[in-house]
Amino acid sequence: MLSTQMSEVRPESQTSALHPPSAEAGWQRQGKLWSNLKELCEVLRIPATPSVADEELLFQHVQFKTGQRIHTIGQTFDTLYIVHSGFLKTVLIDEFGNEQVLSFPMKGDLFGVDGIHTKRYASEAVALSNCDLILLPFKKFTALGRTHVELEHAMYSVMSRELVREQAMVSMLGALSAEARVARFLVSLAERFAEMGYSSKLFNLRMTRHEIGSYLGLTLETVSRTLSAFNEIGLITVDQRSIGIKDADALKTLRRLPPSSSRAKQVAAKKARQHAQSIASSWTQLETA
Amino acid sequence: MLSTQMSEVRPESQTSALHPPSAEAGWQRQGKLWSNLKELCEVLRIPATPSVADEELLFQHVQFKTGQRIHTIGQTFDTLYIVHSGFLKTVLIDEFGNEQVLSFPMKGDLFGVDGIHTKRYASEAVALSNCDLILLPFKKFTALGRTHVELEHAMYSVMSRELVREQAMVSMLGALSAEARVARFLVSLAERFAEMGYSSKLFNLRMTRHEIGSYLGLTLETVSRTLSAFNEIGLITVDQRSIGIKDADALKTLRRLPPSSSRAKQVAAKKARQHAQSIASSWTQLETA
DNA sequence: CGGGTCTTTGATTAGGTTCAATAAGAGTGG
DNA sequence: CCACTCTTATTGAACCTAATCAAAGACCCG
Repeated sequence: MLSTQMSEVRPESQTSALHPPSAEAGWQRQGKLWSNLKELCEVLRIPATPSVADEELLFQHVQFKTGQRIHTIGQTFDTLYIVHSGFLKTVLIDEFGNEQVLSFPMKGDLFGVDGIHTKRYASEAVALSNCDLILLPFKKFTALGRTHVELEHAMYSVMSRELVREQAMVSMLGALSAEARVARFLVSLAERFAEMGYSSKLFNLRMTRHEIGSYLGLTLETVSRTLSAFNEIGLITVDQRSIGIKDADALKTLRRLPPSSSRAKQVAAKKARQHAQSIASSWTQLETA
Repeated sequence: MLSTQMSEVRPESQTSALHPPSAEAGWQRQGKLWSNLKELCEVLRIPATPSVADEELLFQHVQFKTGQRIHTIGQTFDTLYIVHSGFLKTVLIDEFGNEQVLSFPMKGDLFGVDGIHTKRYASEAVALSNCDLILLPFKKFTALGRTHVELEHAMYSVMSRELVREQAMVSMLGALSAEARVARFLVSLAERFAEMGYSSKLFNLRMTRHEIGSYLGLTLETVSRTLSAFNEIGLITVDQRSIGIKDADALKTLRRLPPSSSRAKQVAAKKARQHAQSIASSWTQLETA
């Protein structure tokens, strides 16, 4: 059985590269320190035009360990972050300390954008696994748009992408049932894993049920129950944080839990009610008899 | 009583306030046709630096009448819109035609940003009243950042602002009760009206209960009931679309409906239940007697 | 091992949805 | 100007989904 905390073959999780996928072993110690513009474009999935072959322009990396905070709410903003590897969460903290998860940035994602407007970060970012981030000072970011005009559009595009993502989120929270939210969450995770070259059929969640629930506007119990229900009807397999996707199509289109497990519950509930009624009615019948 | 459709003293709604429709006809013709950069900055609430006193650079206006669509989902993106006057909604349409309201742009708001990423609008914008919009072709937008470097930051800032707003929305949908959502919606509307120079204490909603509900992730019935409840306990006055704010502070901090009306409901419900039970128990008593 | 965190599952309840009926406007056309 | 229709708003009642409260099991780390 895989370890729960950071399974799969994550580069940072081993020193000797015994395991297949990426040979980026010994991450912690020999983490990449600088990227050039071409690499930056690559990780952001931006088409790199010829002129970006600018070997002079370098971007610093920085490593964070699981649990470390990258930035806090209210902290002075001056740099954007791009995830090179690892998993994070961004959260809002309400007046009385409750976390509201906003996103789970992973490879290729940009975060920190919410700091531009007020010059202070509006959210907090925390590493859910060991992470390798590329620092992109905002000054450098804007300068980039000016000096490499083909990139300017890309800058705006990346920000627009974030906005569209938030819109989709709002739409989901506003309109979908708990089951549909969890289903879509799994699907989108699977897609992200696929993009990153991992299996989209079998992966480990990096976040707790509580964090998922917060992200989806649900309680951790509802998340847990929903996963169990999906498991029962064969859409997925669940074992703690290890998730196996069995029927991606069904998950994609699911709006409310079809039959089966939910039906069973309903039936059970109905039976219970009928049972109670039958007792009552037996009385009334006795009474009226 | 105020007219429902576009109350308050809206500049465009009067040439001669005789006939509502023909007055609009007047409005159409005398709408402002061009703004310079300084005016643009003003409406966007961006500090206008000296160098923007560029009288050559002009931005076209365009008028839309109530109900008209500004852009559709999938339509090729090439221009951003800034609201000079009027009220709109932006919506997402799901696989089976249900609208999900994303925002209610009004004076000073920028929309269309979601089109940058894919080169197609991700949402649809509809005029809820007669509107005067400033067209901001995306090319011009980016050029602006290059030629007026002090403005570049403003460009990013405005986009960041949109993102922060969406985040707040997600947070609200994920964490707050129906009452709290409606309360905050009213407060934020009031603040917007104040910014625009209207009364923040008495205003008319430009959107239907259905649209509000969609925006807040609630049904129209819940919105209506909640407004009625706020009215009952004296937080607001409601008459159709006319809203009077009586206790803004209470609305701001409200998390769940305190006592009073909700208590009354609970009591009523409890009574009903007890009534039913008393019938049942009378039977059982008869039975057991 | 033992304490702490995370997860699962059950029982109950509350908040919101759904269904339904009524009322109030706004717009249309005779 | 009034009847007619269509949309929007209000309100009630029943139902249902997801939250809450609670308890036990799994796993993790020192």
